[in-house]
Amino acid sequence: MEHDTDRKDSRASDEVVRLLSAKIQSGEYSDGSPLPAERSLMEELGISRTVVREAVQSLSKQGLVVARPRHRPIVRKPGYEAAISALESVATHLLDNMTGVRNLFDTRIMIEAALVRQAAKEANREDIAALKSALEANRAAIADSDEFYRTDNAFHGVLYDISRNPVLPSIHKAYSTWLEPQWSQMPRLPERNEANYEAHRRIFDAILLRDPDAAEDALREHLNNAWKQVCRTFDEQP
Amino acid sequence: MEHDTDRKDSRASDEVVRLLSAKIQSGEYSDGSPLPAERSLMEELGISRTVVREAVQSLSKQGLVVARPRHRPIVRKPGYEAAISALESVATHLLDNMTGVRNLFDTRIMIEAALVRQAAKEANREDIAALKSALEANRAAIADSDEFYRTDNAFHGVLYDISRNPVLPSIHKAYSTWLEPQWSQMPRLPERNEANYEAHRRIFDAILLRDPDAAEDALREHLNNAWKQVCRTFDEQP
DNA sequence: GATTCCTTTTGGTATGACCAAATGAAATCT
DNA sequence: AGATTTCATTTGGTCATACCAAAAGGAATC
Repeated sequence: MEHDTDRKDSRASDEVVRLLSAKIQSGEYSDGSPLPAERSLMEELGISRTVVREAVQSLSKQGLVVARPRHRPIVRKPGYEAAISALESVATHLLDNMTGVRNLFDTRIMIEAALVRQAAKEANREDIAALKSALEANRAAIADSDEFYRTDNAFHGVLYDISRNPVLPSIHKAYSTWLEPQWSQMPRLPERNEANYEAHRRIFDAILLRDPDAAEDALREHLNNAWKQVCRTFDEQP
Repeated sequence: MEHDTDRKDSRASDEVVRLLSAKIQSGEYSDGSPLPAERSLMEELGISRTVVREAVQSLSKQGLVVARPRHRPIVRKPGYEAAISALESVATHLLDNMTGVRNLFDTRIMIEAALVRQAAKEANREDIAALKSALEANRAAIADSDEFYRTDNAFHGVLYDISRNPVLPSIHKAYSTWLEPQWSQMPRLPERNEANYEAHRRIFDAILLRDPDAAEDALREHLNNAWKQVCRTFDEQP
């Protein structure tokens, strides 16, 4: 008879990973500074370089360190952004087809719809001020498509910030990063900028009027239009 | 003068990763079957075992293969669940304190609120039927707390399924997995089950009545209550 | 003070070896 | 014959060593 699952399995690197990530969180390895040299760790921990390298690679995939090819791994405290970066490699596979992108974009619509509803119901003066400021920056950049892209993104970012949940800004960054390839191939037309700015203004107005339904509608129309533009760019039927 | 970014950086394993993931996606390495032995790949590709192992580890972290410690890596086609599993290690770090859990739980409330709104607006007969069936299973399990937990989770899962966006069920699984530790330590009382079932019923009724606002309210109250229970369990002020 | 040049350090890769667990086939038992 | 045990082989995990090219750091130079 077999003992169904042998939980004795273990990789030596796992323990090293745990040890190192503990030292990172405790601040013993301060954020931004390089990890000790592989040979040092090897000696210090009494293990082979193989295991050290394996552990470092794990940490890298977990986003706890950034490991540029021939450089020392740089420590990066675990944050929600680190979590997102851990997803990057997988996301690449899921976004190589249009339906994958669409699925991700749909979640974005859903989340931002929820965000604007929440903003319409709970935004305080500072939130409104930040939103207004972002909107005006967006307006001022209508003529400059690159700058408009930035301010557009920033405007949406404010919506995520309003939630005051640190997870959400990270998600926004992820959306920006992963959907950027689609956006960057689109033609930048001032008239499009104008339309997008108007959409942002409608969203802002609805939030100002404390009207969640109107805010959600405006947001959905805005993002659906954006999706149509993407489809047109890639010759796909909307 | 520097050439800003030297794009010459590369790890030999990266190319191997690309090659192998291509063979996986093309089906040359069929789903569920083991990857060739390291020594085979080494010879076949004319590289050292070091690089092969490094590549395999990358594939593993990307969720393209599942590599149990002393077994052959098993090919697994990339899905959204693979993406979630990539987050697991980082999530652990973020969930070791109560605020981390709360932040995650808040996103859950937000997403499920959006889901029930959507369900109230767009659910079709089959969705309603699935929801009703899940609700009845939940009701039948009020006396059995373990079974109730399962059916409770399943009921919420249906909400994610209704979106018909394959990303969301994966997110549900992630929530279930990551928040399970909190739940499992809570006392299981039939009276609590009863109350939770009633909450589910209210949500269902609101969806049936096509009333997004009522559905959202019911959902929020339900999850906020759940959170209070968690807080009480862990002696934290709500 | 900035630049160039050189030495050392360090990460990336290749080899070869050994062990314990996993695998698969042969031998054995029922 | 079919299931079980036994044993030889394969294979992943780890270690040790070596070499190279790039990075890092410091010394000599402009």
